[in-house]
Amino acid sequence: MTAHRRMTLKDLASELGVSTATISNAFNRPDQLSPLLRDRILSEAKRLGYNGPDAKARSLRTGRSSIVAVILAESLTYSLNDAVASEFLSGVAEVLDAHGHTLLLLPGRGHASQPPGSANIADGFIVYGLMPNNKLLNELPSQRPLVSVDFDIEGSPTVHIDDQNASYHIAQHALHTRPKRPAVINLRLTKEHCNGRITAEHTMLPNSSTISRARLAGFHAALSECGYDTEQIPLWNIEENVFDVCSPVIADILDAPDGRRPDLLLCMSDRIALTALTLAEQRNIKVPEELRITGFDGIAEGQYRAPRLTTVRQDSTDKGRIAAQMILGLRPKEPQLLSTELLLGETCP
Amino acid sequence: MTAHRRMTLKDLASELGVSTATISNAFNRPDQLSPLLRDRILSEAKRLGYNGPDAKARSLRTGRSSIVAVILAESLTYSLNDAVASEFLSGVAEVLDAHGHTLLLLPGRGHASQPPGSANIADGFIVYGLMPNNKLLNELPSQRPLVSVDFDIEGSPTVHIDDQNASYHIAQHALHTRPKRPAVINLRLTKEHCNGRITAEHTMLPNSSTISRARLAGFHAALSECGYDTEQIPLWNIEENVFDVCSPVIADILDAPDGRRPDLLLCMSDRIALTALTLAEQRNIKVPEELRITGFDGIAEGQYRAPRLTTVRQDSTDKGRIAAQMILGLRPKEPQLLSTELLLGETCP
DNA sequence: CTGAAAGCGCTTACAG
DNA sequence: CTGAAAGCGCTTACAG
Repeated sequence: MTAHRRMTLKDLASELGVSTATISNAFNRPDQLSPLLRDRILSEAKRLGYNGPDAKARSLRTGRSSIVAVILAESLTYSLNDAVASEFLSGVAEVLDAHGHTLLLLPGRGHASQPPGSANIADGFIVYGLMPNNKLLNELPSQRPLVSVDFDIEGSPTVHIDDQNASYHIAQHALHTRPKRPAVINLRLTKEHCNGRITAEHTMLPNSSTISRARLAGFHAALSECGYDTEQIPLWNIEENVFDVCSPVIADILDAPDGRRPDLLLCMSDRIALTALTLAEQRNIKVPEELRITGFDGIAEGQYRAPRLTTVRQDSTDKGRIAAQMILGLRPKEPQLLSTELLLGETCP
Repeated sequence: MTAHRRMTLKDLASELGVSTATISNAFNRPDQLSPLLRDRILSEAKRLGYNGPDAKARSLRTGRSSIVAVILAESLTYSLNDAVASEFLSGVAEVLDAHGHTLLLLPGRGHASQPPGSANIADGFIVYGLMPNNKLLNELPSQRPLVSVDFDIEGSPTVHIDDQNASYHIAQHALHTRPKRPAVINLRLTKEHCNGRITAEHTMLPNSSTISRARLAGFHAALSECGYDTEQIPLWNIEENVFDVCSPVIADILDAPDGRRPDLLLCMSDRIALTALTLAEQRNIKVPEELRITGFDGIAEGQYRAPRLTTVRQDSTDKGRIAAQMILGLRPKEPQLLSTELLLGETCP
């Protein structure tokens, strides 16, 4: 046994004078050999520093890796710092963990020019909120199970919430006080990069495929129903759901001259809403008296503060659990539509 | 070509009438064949649905997988929802991503009885804040690079902050107003499960190995220096760094009879401090007039609210970056001690 | 209950 | 620039 090379199953077999099949069985199929022999093999393995069959070889041989990949819409850096994506991942992780699988994280829009070749090691793929027609999707192994979340991939099961309906209901609630100047702050709604007011110059992303379009449709439905002319409602766009990106856009909105500042902000995420709230507090704008704010998501940060955010709670953790269960075959691969809950906080009572 | 089987490199080779080596070279070593032939191979591959060499086989052959595993102290579910761990992971991800590697997440204390066999597929391991002597560590392939973060593994490089020094400084700051009844809320300091006041019955975790001990030592040093008898300072313990676990412990502390309630809480994490702040607000306890609160970590949630948390900022993202760089060999494997910054917010001016 | 043998899909010296 | 061949470390029918 050279000190340099890692010990293999074969080494161990010849060391113990048994066949490689027996060693393999000792690790993988306890019923295929006597307990006595198995114990001897396992203890000798430990003594000699053999840590069990190599995962690379095993996965080549069996075709399975016990790894499930999640492909995230954004960079890993963004996703890991976003409460909603993190919750989703934690739901996925919970199920994988309980079933002996591990989680491989793949960025949807990475620095790398091409998807890492290591991606196709996974037994299955969960695609989270990716823009449709993403190049990456074409490169996924077509034989492997695939579940999409928050958007549709043809031929794959999907986990969704009813974004339009949920948005409709929170807008309807917010409009019951008849605000004079409602406004909508969207999350990545335009095809062009736009961090600010949306104008006639901009084209919107395709209707069917994005949660932003669905949420806006819900807002518009409620606005129309309450007698507002949706054409007149100003729309802003935020490119990335983080404080530093939201902040200048919202500062612009709040710094509008008196009497032109919106008195209701329908925000497409809690992050946007919380940024609005923070900036309003800095300006001594009274919430909700002078400015009502609604969010979307129901993240903890919005509920454990005063005033509490009025928002729609979606159970991202459960979304993750369901997607993972589908991938592992623990649940039929049928489209799922999760329910949401209106949370009435103090920012828009 | 049967429709059932995934196409292999060999299939493609015979389809095109070239050797397997040439196909492999077309994907991996462009300089080994003519551009013309390479283009033909790549376009035929796309046409026939061959997505490039199989990762399992490639990793077996080369011994590398382009996967780096992070082993987390807690369950994946906890870690993904914790701001500090998420930031750390995002730093790791940023570097891996930029260098064509992907991130495999492994739970330190999972539901599964044993570490998933898939773990040893990784090219290297980053171990984050694990308790020492964890069984898992012994099962890691000893040949692979290993970096530990926030604790020491013999023989491996480490990334650290100077917890004791940072704690000393924030406590020193907090004590300048001479509080009458300072108290410390620790994070997982006792060997026994303890969610509440620490008494003589409890044994503390070994000194050298945990950041909690180091932080407490810093607090004690400052307290002694300011003339407090550290024996008299009450200690509480929190088992898990989440609102729902902190909340009852802190409610107990705040509901102490008048004149016995602490007027300074030195908290070992921002999560604990923010929970204390929320509960104090609910009880109309004035912060900082009646109660001063300090945190540790410097998470965004504590800085984007009013009042801002007084805390120590550590750059978890950078910790992650450095650990990843070491694993990838982009940086010498020397122990790193990152600096911290005292953030003076309004909770303890 | 145990062993000999095939083969998972690649990459890589090496010879031409 | 191209091809034939070995072998990475396993698992699994299959025969005994």
